[in-house]
Amino acid sequence: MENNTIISRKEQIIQTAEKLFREKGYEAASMRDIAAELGIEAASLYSHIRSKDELLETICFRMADELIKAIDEVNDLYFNAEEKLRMAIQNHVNIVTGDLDASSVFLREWRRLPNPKLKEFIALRHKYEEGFKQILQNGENENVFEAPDKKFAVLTILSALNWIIEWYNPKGNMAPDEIAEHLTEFILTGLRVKSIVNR
Amino acid sequence: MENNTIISRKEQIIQTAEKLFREKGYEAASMRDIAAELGIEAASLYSHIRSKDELLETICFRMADELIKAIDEVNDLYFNAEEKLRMAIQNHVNIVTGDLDASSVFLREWRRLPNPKLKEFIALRHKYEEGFKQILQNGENENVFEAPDKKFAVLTILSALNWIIEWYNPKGNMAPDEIAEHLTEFILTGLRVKSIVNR
DNA sequence: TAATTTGCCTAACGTTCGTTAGGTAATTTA
DNA sequence: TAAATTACCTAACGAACGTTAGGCAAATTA
Repeated sequence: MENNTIISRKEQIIQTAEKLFREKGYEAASMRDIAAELGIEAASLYSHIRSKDELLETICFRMADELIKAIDEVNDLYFNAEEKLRMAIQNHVNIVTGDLDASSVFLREWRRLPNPKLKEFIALRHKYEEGFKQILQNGENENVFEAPDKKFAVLTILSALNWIIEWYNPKGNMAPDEIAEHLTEFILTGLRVKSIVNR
Repeated sequence: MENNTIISRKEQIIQTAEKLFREKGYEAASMRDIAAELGIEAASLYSHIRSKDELLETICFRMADELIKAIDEVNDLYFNAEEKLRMAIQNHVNIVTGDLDASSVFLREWRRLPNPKLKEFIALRHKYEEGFKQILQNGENENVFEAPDKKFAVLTILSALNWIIEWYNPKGNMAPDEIAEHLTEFILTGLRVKSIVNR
């Protein structure tokens, strides 16, 4: 069940960076650490990449692009708002659990991006949030969702989705699909007992 | 409307550290940065504190203690589970919005604590989570809450509460009380339109 | 008023950092 | 097979880091 795809040295470096940036944080993980993990000298990394910043950039923007592509697809493919939300959550959970290292860097370390890339990154995040906002608006139009403050609702939903990296264990007893389902259920109906008509 | 309390130099240093650790991150904010903010030399800081680590420790454990004290109080004072949850959320939001710098360090930078303090810190966090778990259990016993996986529910709730630091603006148009109310409502009932009996 | 403490200073320490320069084998291309 | 490229190396750079040593004037205490 191995991934036998041959990947370039540059890709190996990026993956190692993902791992170490996640474990130690961007500034605490040194180029020497990354090199050591690959069994080479730090200086040798510069045959493949331009700078440490470039590594962070690549990781953050790659994840952002993947997420945006997913939300755009959902908004294109489905009509029903509830179905859209369900799929958007499913995609997000799959992407995040599918690459915990990259996701953790994307969610925690993006702050260390130097401008102007930082601004560009924040714009992409807003674009992603906008995709969710649109789904909530659809739901309101269809009269299936109630969210007085859409921006607030989106941030709250995303917080729950993003917190996954803090507790998800690939070897644990909760599969990504299950997580997505649980989260969707929670986001749609909340804690209160359902058999009682609310209020 | 100023706070005229005289605070010690050590306290000034801690507050400056909170601000800079939040803005730049723990490793990127140097002792020289902190000193410069106070108009003194880096070496002078060591008349008041032992190390940079000590600063992080103080900030993280102070917040942890405050939160745990609050949840314990809630679990002692109130009987009704829904009321407990409401108050726990209210307290959390008040504490976090009341000191954004310290909260951000507490939530983001705790990872850089050196062992054994790191383990101690994680234990405190679990204790806090346990306080929320108890409320959900109460709610289940009272037959007002439905949460098949309590651990999961607690983490999801806390994620929403903790994400506040990412978007809250003290000068914005949402007061802490309002935020707490919105969050409580969302956590209790979710997105789905309430007038329709579920299912 | 004499003695002590406080809060800062300058100078420097040893270490680590990202990165560059220049070289050298092994591999690939012409 | 000759030329070019690739992927690494050693050595070193300047800068920044946390922290220590030792000193000195002002404030506090005895």
